[in-house]
Amino acid sequence: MKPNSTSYVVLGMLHVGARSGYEIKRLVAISARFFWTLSSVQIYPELKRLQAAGLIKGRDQPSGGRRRRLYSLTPAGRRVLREWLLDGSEPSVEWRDEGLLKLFFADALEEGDRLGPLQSVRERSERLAERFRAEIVPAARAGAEHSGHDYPLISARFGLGFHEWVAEWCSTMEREIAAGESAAPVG
Amino acid sequence: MKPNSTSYVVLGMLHVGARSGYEIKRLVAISARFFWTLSSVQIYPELKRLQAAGLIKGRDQPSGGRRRRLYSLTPAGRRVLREWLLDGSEPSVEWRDEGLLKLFFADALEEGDRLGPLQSVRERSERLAERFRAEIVPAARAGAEHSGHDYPLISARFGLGFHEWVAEWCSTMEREIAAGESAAPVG
DNA sequence: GCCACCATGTAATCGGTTACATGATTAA
DNA sequence: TTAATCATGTAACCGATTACATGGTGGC
Repeated sequence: MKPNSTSYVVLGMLHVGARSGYEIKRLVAISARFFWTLSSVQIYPELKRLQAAGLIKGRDQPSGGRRRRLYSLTPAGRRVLREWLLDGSEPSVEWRDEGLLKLFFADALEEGDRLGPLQSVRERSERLAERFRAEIVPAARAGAEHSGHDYPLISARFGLGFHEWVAEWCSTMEREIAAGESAAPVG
Repeated sequence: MKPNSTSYVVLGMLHVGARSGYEIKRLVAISARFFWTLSSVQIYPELKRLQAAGLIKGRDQPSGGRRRRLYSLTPAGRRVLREWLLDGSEPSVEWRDEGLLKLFFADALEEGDRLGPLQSVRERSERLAERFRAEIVPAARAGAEHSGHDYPLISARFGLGFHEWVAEWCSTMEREIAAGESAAPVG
């Protein structure tokens, strides 16, 4: 079995405290969604593959009449996770952002509309920064306190800082453009 | 024909000055790669679909014995591009970043290795910021001067600023963690 | 003569999403 | 009793990548 990124997300989330497929899905959705996504359709088969490869072990543990299967890392799984974390290979990035795409093409608009894409990128980041402040960072801080894991919180702070930076950058650029611009760009 | 994101990238790149599939591929690769990717396998069939829908028109124009097909936007294509740029719908974002994923899971490493993911995120952004400074921003500036389009340059400045911000943020965080941390996070 | 670049494609595969199915538990 | 949440899945599809094919041009 050749692990892919999905495998590592699942191993990592089990390390961070998730136990079932459902909890993995939930954790990804609330804490890693801004730099990774995963749907349940990927998670459950992946759990089976990882178990077959001996990287995790699962046991059925229904809660009430509700079926449930809890997994935990094996020593081999923990080793594979660490090796991946340390491997020197260039980490993959895929960033597909329709907002930035619209910004790139904004020249196609008439003068009065041209600031629209920039504003909508700013507004989106303002909304997201607010969500980080209100939900994601506090949740990560609570998690850090009760689990001793620092890096999910650090990632959440990264997300907050990133969106604050974007909103700020867009504001500055809106002012610069409104100020008559088209003259001297960049520094 | 129902246009998707790929359609708009193609329309937009034709607006920005690309004429052939090859030039679209090249433009995306050099100037939009940090927030969008596209391979030739997607481009050529898309050009045919857009032509069938009347949004672009193409003519064969071989250069020497080398076959080539040049496209340009029709009025309908220009209109569809503008409508998309103005539509109020939430722009899609997909950010999948193995570097940030490793940062998120860094607690799984032993103490001595734990800063690795953070450093590698910083180093990657340092390298990319350098590429923006040396190649991408200057190319965008040259393009802006000769075409009158401002927003590809603005996007490039966004990319530069973003990677500078990431590198700076990581440095700060590395210092904070090295300084004994684990105490009081965030502000 | 070889390599880099221009230029367009086919075939096979894969990773991921959408839509849907099923059924139990808990709180309003 | 209804909705939200817990919990796990199947089937169909689609967008995108990988690998490869083909062939011309221009510079070293």
